[in-house]
Amino acid sequence: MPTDAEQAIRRAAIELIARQGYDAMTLRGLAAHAGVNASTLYLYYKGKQELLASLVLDYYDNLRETWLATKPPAAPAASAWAAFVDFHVNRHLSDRQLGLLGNLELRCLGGTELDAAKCARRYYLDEIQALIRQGVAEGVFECPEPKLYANILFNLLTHACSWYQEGGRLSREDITGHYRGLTSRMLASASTEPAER
Amino acid sequence: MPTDAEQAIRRAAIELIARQGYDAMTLRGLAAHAGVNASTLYLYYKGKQELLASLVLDYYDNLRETWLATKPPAAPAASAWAAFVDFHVNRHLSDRQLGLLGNLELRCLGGTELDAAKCARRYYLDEIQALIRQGVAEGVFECPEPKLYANILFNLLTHACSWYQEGGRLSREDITGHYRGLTSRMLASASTEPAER
Amino acid sequence: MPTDAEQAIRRAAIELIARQGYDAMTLRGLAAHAGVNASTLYLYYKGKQELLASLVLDYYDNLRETWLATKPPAAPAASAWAAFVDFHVNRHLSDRQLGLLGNLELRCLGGTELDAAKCARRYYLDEIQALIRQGVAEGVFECPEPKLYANILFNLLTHACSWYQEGGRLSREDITGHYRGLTSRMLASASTEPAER
Amino acid sequence: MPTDAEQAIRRAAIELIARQGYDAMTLRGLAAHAGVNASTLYLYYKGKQELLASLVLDYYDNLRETWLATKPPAAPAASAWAAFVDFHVNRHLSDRQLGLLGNLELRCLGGTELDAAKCARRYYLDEIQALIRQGVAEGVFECPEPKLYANILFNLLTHACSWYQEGGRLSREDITGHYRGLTSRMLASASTEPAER
DNA sequence: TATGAATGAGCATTCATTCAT
DNA sequence: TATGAATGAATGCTCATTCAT
Repeated sequence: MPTDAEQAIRRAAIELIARQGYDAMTLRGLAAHAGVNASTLYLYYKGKQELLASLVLDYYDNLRETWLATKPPAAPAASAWAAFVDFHVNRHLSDRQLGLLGNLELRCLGGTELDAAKCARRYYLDEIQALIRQGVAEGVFECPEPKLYANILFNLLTHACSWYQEGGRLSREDITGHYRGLTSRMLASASTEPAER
Repeated sequence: MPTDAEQAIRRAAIELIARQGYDAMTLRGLAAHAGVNASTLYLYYKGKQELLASLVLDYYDNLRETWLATKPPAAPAASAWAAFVDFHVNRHLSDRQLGLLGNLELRCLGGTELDAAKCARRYYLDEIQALIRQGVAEGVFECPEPKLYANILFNLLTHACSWYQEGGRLSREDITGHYRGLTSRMLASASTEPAER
Repeated sequence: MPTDAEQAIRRAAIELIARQGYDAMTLRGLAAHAGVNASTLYLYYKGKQELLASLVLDYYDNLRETWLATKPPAAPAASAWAAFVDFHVNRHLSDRQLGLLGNLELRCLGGTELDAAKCARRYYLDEIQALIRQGVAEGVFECPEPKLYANILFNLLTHACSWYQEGGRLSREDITGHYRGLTSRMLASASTEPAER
Repeated sequence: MPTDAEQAIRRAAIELIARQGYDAMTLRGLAAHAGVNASTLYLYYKGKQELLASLVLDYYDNLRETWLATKPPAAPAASAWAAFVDFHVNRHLSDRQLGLLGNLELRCLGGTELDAAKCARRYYLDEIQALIRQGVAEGVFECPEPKLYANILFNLLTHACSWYQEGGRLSREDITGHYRGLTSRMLASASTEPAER
């Protein structure tokens, strides 16, 4: 159960990093935004890098854990996929900043922390891959390169973070709907009935 | 016709920015990599920002110009699209670093330079949109949100920069083939004959 | 009678200051070494400076008091001097760290605390001077500048702290013997029988 | 041939380090004292440590080189020793600050730089040892532990840095005279004619 | 066209110290 | 008596930028 100060720091960090990028964020700026003194940051993190590492790791770990808890237990591939798209897109529409941070700032990590983050990312991508393989096994998906497609689809579905604006013309249901259709068509096997539009 | 020094600076900048990000690149490091003195950079650019702005702008401008010169003059939408995917993906596989720079470092720009870059980017996206609209007009594509889809497709096709490794298992033809299939299925109207796999 | 905590703090401080110097010692490091919380230090000392002042003062005060208690009551100068050398050297071989602290860190003090420490030091040097003057009065020492020589001899005899290593080739008796001979020859009047070697 | 700025930096550093100690000297303070900007220091030294290392090394290297150039070529031990005392003491009276720095701040070095400094120091001590051994060989000195005595004598003769004040009661000739007598008596063999007073 | 010396502003980080508990 | 959270001031150091040559 993190303290108030730590929560404030994490939220402020996510916001500032998403807005300006990790390198451009200064710890003084972060502290000011979080309403604490700059040296207070060091009570919670060993340094700037560790803060980023912690945020990135949390992003991927929570993503996977929440999906595992959300995923329908024994659904056919097509509806499992639809559930996944809904989950992933909604989550990223709800916290665009964290999505941007988790995907754009990976390269700012190094050493062990980078390895850990890449590992957590891979675990999540493996879940996507599993959905694809399930669909192939069921004959409803066609996919010659499941690992590559998992990567591509993750990128595609995460992209919403980059352009979505709350209160825009499209509702969140509209958007998840588009992504559901888009990706289902991309995966659908030739013999399948055309997916919903 | 840029001088040798300027060419060296631009190539070195693209490489370093793609590798570490604009903020993490130091001008001293850039100068060393380019084999010139740090002060020499100021003979060609007013500052670090202007250098980035110039590179980003070049990226989008050249992309558009080259596409306009490449695009088949009066092709049906489906084959025009295939030509576009081949063009865009191949170009980005040939210079992944520039692709990364042009897409990830936009946020480091500000003011007029950001506007100019966004404008150049928009012009290119408009070309994509035009291809989509042509397909819709011809009845071979189905697309409720051409502007949004242009953005999504651009992101999808540019993503190759992030994972492609020269000499990997997949040839460049394999890769463009996958992207052609993927995006064609995304766009294909329900009544269309299934696209190639 | 100082508490356990205070004793632990003082011993840890002597060790760390001797090893790294007063300026390089951090209060956090000291607290960790003493097994207490950093804030606890402030229960015993007003600040870092006061801790040092207290240690330095103790060093000189104890030195003088112990010497006064040790010094043979009515001995001829030559044997009084030998007793002093034995006392001073042995004491510094027994606690090299305190000797280093008391002599090297004087300059880190300031104001009243510096004055007090210099005063305590002077009192001890006066004892040395008294021994020299006694020898001169007895005709066994020759010394044109007793105050200066007292200073020089103090430095000479304290120097053992800098190089002595427990368990080395020379025993503590060897070392005090060398210093006894050394200094006796330095002080001996020309007419005196050659001192022991 | 060092630039003006570098000379100013070195002199200012010697003064400040001698006065306050290496750890207590701030680079901002040093820069101000040298009349340059703080970042200018980094044009000449990689960091604070390297500056100290350079000064300490210079101290020992110059000491040895100058002594080798000064030392009378084929003198009997007694007069060679007198020449050495004159050289060493005079040099340290001329630049007390450098002497303090070179002897008190060794412990602030670490790693390779510490090793190099200790090595340079040893070379100088070896010269002292050689003088002692020469005297022993000639029968005019008596010294059971030449290496230890070299160390003790170095410390004794360097100590002048700590107390000498220009314009004091004692002239520099007085002082070197005292040290010459003191150390000669320390070394003189029992059979030798009493040294000058 | 090119550079080396110099700098001012700013960075991440550390530290002695305080205070409510 | 003892502590953990918090801070303000300062530190070593880096960087984009300037300018005389």
